[in-house]
Formats: sequence, structure tokens, C-alpha cells
Amino acid sequence: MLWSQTLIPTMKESPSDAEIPSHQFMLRAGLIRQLMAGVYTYLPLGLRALKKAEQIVREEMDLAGASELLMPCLHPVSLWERTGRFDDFGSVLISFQVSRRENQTHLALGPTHEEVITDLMASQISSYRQLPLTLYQIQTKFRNEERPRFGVLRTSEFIMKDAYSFDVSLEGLDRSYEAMYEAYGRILHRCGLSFLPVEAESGPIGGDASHEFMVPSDNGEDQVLHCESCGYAANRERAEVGKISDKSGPTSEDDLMETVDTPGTKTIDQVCELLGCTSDQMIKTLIYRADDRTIAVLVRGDHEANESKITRALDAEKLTLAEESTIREVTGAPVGFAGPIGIQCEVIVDQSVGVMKNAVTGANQENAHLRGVNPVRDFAFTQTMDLRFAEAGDLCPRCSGTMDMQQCIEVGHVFKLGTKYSEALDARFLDENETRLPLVMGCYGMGVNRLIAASVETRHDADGILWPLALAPYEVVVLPLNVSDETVWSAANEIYKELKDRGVDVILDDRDARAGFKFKDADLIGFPLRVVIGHRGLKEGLVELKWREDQDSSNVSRTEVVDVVVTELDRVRESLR
RNA sequence: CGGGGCGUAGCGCAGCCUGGCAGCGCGUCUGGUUUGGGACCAGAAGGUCGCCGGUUCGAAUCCGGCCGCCCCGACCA
Repeated sequence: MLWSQTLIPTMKESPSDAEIPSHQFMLRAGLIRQLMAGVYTYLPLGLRALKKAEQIVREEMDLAGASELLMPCLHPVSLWERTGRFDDFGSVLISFQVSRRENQTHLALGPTHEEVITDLMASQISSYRQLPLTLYQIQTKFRNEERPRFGVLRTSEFIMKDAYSFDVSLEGLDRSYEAMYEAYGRILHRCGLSFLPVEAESGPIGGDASHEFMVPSDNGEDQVLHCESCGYAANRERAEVGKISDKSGPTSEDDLMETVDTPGTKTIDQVCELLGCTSDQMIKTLIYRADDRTIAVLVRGDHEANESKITRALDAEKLTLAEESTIREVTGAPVGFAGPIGIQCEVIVDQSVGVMKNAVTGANQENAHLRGVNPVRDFAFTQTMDLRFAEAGDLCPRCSGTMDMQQCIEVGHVFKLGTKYSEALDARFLDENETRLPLVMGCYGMGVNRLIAASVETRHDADGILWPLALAPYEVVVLPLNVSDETVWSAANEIYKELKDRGVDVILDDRDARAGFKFKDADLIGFPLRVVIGHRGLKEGLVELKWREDQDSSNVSRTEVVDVVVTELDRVRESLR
């Protein structure tokens, strides 16, 4: 490609809308332009990077035994109603009415494709002999994000690889899941990304196992708890907290419980300030409605209750914070003064609360708290549970180590779905005993443009992007210092053509611009390898080679440069296999 | 959807408080000089000052409403 024949609008300055490096550099390097919040055009260079990521994904999916297909973006809403997800998705699903003759048809733009593919399988699969089967597509998804952000990291329209596996049994699903899990690791490795597979919350999509593939990055939206010593890693939503071994009960040195006046203190912070204590000395009492039950959940004041854990602990379907009227009913006080002592409902206790000494908590009467509260002595409970979000420094649930927490970008998510969708959409097959059974499903998503954004976000320096060879829009830039110098220009042109003939992905910067200007652009865009041709070098029969990630350049004979470049590229490609 | 910020030339910004010719830097175009890390000189083009309404002799500037974008939070197969 000749630079002058394509559109590469680089920018010297960063647009003020962009805050994180990936957004800034993708704009400045001329990869993307914004159309509206959360919606971006991929310019020629951006599209090339995207296509490279797609191709890696495609190769690894095929290698893992999956077959590519292409499903529609346009879905009938009726299909979404059959699985109940029209309501589940709410405003995230983009849906609208269109006129067809005298009728109105209700359509949606696909945010994911479990419904469409399961409906397809319902009509196409009839026998166990057709299974197992894994299908995938690479396609644009639409989600009306409440708040798109971070440039291309979280958008309303994005490209996803989504795969779906269909098996006769849970054992089969395990094998299909394993194959996708392995493929995801290979994809991320080939993209040059460092990553962490972590245990994840499967959420409303259902199913009993799920892992996310996380790329550590300060600007990621997810938090991952990770144990260095045993390798345990889990999304903060999911991460367990190791069992606290402290079994000490109350002692004679413990303070006696007393009531203190705390007028007008609605929050933990206000109580702490008034009583001169810290939030980790407080017991936070949250009143929940779990299906038909009212439950008080006790967590330490500085901890955050994890509603997923609470829901599981109670074996509940639906969990919501109680209404003010319910709180008054069980505590006899307005919101803000709840405590475990004398409360008129069931109480469950986080394990960190079980080992507290001389704690402060609500007195279940207006404008009063209790001081010197000691669990067991002052209020009874049969057991403690893990009910809160894990935090950095918490004990690892698998070994004796402690966990750290890191920000991550989620680039992939794999689920074991089971039969939720096949049952809802009646996708069944006959097994060898002539029994009609629902297909056992798994689904596997990967954000293709997130791969690109995550790469830029984690691989850049002050001057610009540091593309891995596998994702770079062009692997090599040929840069003649002065295109009006006939010998320089013809040498550059020849090298460019020879590289192209040898299958190298190369761009020739044929612009009539000053050297410094072209260097800045090459660094900003971050082509992995740069070949500089100038008259000084040519006089001695030399051209210059420089890797974007290296400090120093090297001089190579004009006659050998093409061979050297091809060999070097092969060497680097091999190391990323 | 709550809180905050911003909207003036392609990009980055000043001007607004205190109403009176719409500016600066970069980029673009023309000519010349330059040519290994975002050159220099001379000239030029480019604007419904986000939109609508109000106040005023006069509004980028003051007032009201709306829209858009960014950030924090809530939300997120």
C-alpha cells in the first residue's frame, strides 16, 4: 500500500474527549473516528488490525473443531419473548417496530445469539449422531449500553466472535468447553496479550460454570482477585474469601454492651465520626427481601455485601433490598439504625463479623447505636458464611496465601449453559435409547475490537502504539527520507515491491514530507519494523532497519535487506506461535 | 438514571466574569527557501460561536429551555 493512496489521518494533539491511552492513540494514529457516543468508524488502518485479530480467532476456532456460520443481526422480538429475555435485557436490547404492508413487525438488533442459534438447532438437529457440534460467527452486536465509555473498549455496537456448542451430555459439554477454553488461551497468546483466565459469575445467562479471560490493565472495568502462590483467580463478583481460622469466643476483657445516642446519623461514616471509631469496627446490618422472606445480613462496616453470594446462601430466586416499611417493621426504627440485637427477622452473618470484638452497630431504635457489641455473647448465630465482596489482602480460598486485586479488561467469556435455551425453544434430539433429550449447550464470546483496544492499552509508549507483529495494520513501513531524490525514491520503491512480492505486509510512506514528520507518524502508528532509505546510506550501499520496540537501529546492505527483513519477520512470527 | 465538566475554524484552545469588528497555535491552500526526528518566510482560504427562545439599540458573552460529548457513580450475556 502506498501511504498517499489511503486515509491515515494522524493527529499531533490528543482530542480532549479521549482520556485513556488506547482511545487517544487509536484516534491519533488514525485507526478510528467517532460517529456518536459508543459508535465508531474503523478507518483503513483500524480495520486492518481488526481483520488480523479476526483471522487469528478464525484459525483457532477452526483448529478447535468449530465451524463458522453467519446469523442475522435482525431478530424477531417474538423469539426473545419465548426465552423470557426480552424482559431480562430491558432497554439494553435495541428494538423497534417496522411497517410491513398493513402490519407492524417488532424487531430487535441482536445483542447475542443464543436464541437464534438454538432455534436453528431445534429444526436442524434430530439425532445424537449429529452431535457434538460447535458453531461460531464473527459479527456486529448491538447493545444499548447505559453508558458507553473508554473509546472502543465499551461501545453500543461492537464486533464479537460468538460460539455455541451442542452436546448430548454434561460430559460432552465439559469436553467442548475445554476445547474453547484452550483455544481462547492460544488466541490471546498469539495476539501478544498477557492474560488471566478467571472464575466468573455466570449471571442471568444461566449455567453452572463460567470463566472470563482478563487482560490486566489499569483502565479495565473489572476487578480480579488473584493469589500469586496457588494461581487462584476470580472476578471480584465471584471471588471467595478464605475461611478465617480464628475461633476465639468472647473473653472477660471484652467491653460491656451499652447504648449510645447517635442523633441524625444515617451513614456508617457519620456514626464513626460521632463515636470516634473506624468503619471496620462497625457491623453493617442490611435488610433484604429474599423471595418471601425478610433477612438481615451482617457484614463489617468497611465491607461490601455481595448479593450473588447472599442469593446463593439463601437459595433464593430473587433478592432485593427491603423497602423502608419492612425495615421499620423488623427494627422498629427508621432506616440507619438496624442491628442484630432484638431484630425481628432471620439473621445471617458474614464470617468477618463473627470474629469482631467490641463492635458498634445499630440499636434498632431511632437515634441510637450499641457499643461494645461482641458476637456470640450478645447475639446468637449458628454459623457464619462468606457473604461479601473479596478485597485485596483477603485470604485465598484455595491455599494459605493472600490475594491481590488488579484491574482488568474482559476480552472473553465462556459459559456452560446446560439446557436453559434448548428447553425454552424445544431444541431436542433422540439419543441411542430413543429418548428425546434437550441439547446440552455452551456459549463462548470474545470481543474482537476489545482485543485491539486491549493491545493498544497495554502496549504503548510516549510516542505511540507498540503493535505486536500479529495485529499490526502493516508489519513493515518503508520510509524514504526524501522522495524527490531520484536514487532514494527508486531504491525505496524497489525494496517496497520486493517485500510485497515476498508476501510481506508492507506500506510505503511515499509522502513528500520531511523526515522527522514521517518518523513521528511511523512511531505513533507503531509499525513493528521500519526500513529507512536515505541518500547517505545508499552511497555506502546501506539502508537502516529499526524495530519499533528497540532503541537502536542497524544498517543492512541494500542488496540483502529484503532477505534480512523476511528472515527477521519469520523469526518473530515463530516465537508467537 | 443521579453527580460533575465541556460545546467558539479539521485538531488543541483563548475570548464570556464586566455585552460593542470573532481571535491564537497547529493543520490546509499558493509561492519561495529548506530536507535524518512534527522546518522557515510571505500570502490566502476556512465560523449559523451546539440549537431554540428571551432581555437589549446591540448577545459568543446575560437569562430560560433543549440537544450533544466526556468523566465519576448506578447498570452491564
